[in-house]
Amino acid sequence: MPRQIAERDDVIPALAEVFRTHGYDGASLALITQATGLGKGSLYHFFPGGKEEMAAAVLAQIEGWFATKVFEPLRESDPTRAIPAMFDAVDAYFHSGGRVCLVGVFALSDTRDRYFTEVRRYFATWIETLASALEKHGHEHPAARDLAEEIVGGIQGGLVLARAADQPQLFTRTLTRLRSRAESG
Amino acid sequence: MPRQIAERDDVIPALAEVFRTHGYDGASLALITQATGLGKGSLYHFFPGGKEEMAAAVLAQIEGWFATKVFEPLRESDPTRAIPAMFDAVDAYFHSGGRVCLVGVFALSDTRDRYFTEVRRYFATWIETLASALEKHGHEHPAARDLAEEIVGGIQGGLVLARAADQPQLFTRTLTRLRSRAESG
DNA sequence: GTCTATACAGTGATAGAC
DNA sequence: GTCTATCACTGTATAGAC
Repeated sequence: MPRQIAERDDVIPALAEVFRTHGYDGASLALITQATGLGKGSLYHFFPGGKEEMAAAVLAQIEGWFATKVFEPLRESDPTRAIPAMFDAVDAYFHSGGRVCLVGVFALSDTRDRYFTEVRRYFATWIETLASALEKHGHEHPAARDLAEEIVGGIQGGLVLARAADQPQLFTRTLTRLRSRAESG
Repeated sequence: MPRQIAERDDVIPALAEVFRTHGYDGASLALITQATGLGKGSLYHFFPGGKEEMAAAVLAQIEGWFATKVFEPLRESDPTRAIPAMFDAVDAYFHSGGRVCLVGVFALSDTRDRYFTEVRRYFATWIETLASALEKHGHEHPAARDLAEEIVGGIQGGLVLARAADQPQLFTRTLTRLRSRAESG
């Protein structure tokens, strides 16, 4: 049986881009149909729950990406390699400051309440996983958790500043600073 | 002549709260009339430009607050007193992590484009003013600017994390860390 | 599965009485 | 200055043809 031309997962990147750029409320179905190239009929066929289900699917995809590309390597690999690899992955994911964090966008508005479980888990997992890796890398126990919070928070703040000034290199600079701070264990 | 019961400036805090909580697109006139206690007639009397002018007035109010309470003290006072005072003011302003930064919220979505001048200036002024104060306080020239970026970005990131986890103390912890980093000049 | 047509609640905004 | 009534429009969502 021939593979369908459009699968549900194929439209998720376009959906993510719309939610990232316009936020949940700003992401109108008009923008979504335009970005995905699908009519409302097709969209509601894939996502019977409408916009709410679309955003949930995007969050699940993001969680899966970070689980595979960031969290698992941090847990399993040698932290001396895994921690720099995390910064590389993050730099690539956020397009070196040219793209913001959808979970961060959702976190700041009342959209957080609609996806509270997912939003909280995203940051909590990131911080906890990174803290463990930093500890294995030689940082002291309470300080490692604090440093992990500083790094994850610093990444979010760097994205805010980079987009506010429309200067992606502000994010790159932030990453460099945080990277060296993680090294000095 | 008796002072009017409702002045334009009196409704700005309520407006700010709505935009902060729901974002620009999520801040409907229904929410705004509810939060301000004013009908649409009164709102459009004060803000003929509608929502766009309301948000602009809020941004102007915020800019004024920071100019008076943060930027000017940083420029004029002894940095040894002004820098800790900045952290105190920021802690109070953001309700110790219980309130997010409206300019940060706007920066992350396409609302930034509508208020690009104001958004960019807010962070640029903050970073530049803080960098000068840090230099006067003993930090080296290029490092002071870098540290100022780290502090302002760290504050924004701390607000994101605190709201994502619904744990304001995450912001307080961030402030403490940044505070001590500014001291070690 | 994808489209067009449509329902209908909610949007920002305006007009006019008081 | 504040209200109510109302505007034109866009919002999400649904129904049904193909």
